[in-house]
Amino acid sequence: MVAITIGKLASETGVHLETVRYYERIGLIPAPRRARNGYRHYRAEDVRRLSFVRRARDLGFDIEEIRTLLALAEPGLPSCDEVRTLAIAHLGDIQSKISDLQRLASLLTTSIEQCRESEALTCPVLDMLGASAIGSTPNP
Amino acid sequence: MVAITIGKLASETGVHLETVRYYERIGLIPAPRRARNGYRHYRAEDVRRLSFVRRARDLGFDIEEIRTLLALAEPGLPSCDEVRTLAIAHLGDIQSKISDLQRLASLLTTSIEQCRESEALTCPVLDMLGASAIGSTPNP
DNA sequence: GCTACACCCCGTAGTGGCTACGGACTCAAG
DNA sequence: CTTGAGTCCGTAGCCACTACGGGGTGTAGC
Repeated sequence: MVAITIGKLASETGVHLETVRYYERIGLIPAPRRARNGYRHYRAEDVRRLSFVRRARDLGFDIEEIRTLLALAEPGLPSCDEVRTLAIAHLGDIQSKISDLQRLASLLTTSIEQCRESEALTCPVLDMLGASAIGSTPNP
Repeated sequence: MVAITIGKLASETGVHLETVRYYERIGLIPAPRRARNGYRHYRAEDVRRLSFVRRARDLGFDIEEIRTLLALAEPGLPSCDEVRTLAIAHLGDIQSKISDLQRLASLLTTSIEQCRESEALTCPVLDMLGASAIGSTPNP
């Protein structure tokens, strides 16, 4: 059985070394065996689990959601429905974030374009933010 | 000159009361005058400034960016170019966030649809996350 | 054996942008 | 005079890390 150290695990999974210890501390990944010198020793299974965590984080799942996913991923569970439900909820979050950001982007785009076109006294971007009066009546 | 208390300011701008005090602490908004009883007293100018901050936060500008925007919004400055530059950079951030999220959404959508279609042994969502082997070799 | 250097150990503190808590006051209405 | 709402302040908590400091360990070259 080949065992690797935390640094190797970190570089293989792309998870920051200190983040690995953090995940262990919060119980997201199990505490591994230790060598005689106290070093953590990980195995292939740990690499797989941490890669799973990392991909889920990349997809924007938060730690608690990942805890649930990991539990549902235990073998022999009829979990697909639950996983699907979680994924759909998460997808909803993502989609509303997307439309929020799209509204922001178009607002900003409009203001920036007005900037290019107009030689007005006030800046259209600041105008959108309601800045026209900022500083006009300084605090006494 | 009409003066309002912090609670009124908070409800008028939609900024949480404790957040107003936080903004004062970090110097994003100026410390207002105090009444004899120690209560903060705000004026129309403060409402405008805080509304500006709030709109900028809603647009996703971070505190340091807002500090810059506020400085650029001081009257009499030839600031439009700088504001535009900042806004364009911020727009770039937003757009890359949008495309990140869109990639995630389509990944998730694909997996979820496979879930609906297939009666496979493994869950497509978990498969995408590489979970097929999770728990298969439990730690000793 | 000695030195240099990378790697690992641990606990703790800092990040951003708030939000909550607790105990003390002030104020207006009934 | 009591009640309830509003305000004061400092501090601690939130999330998901990331960094720091001071030590121990492993390995390679000389």
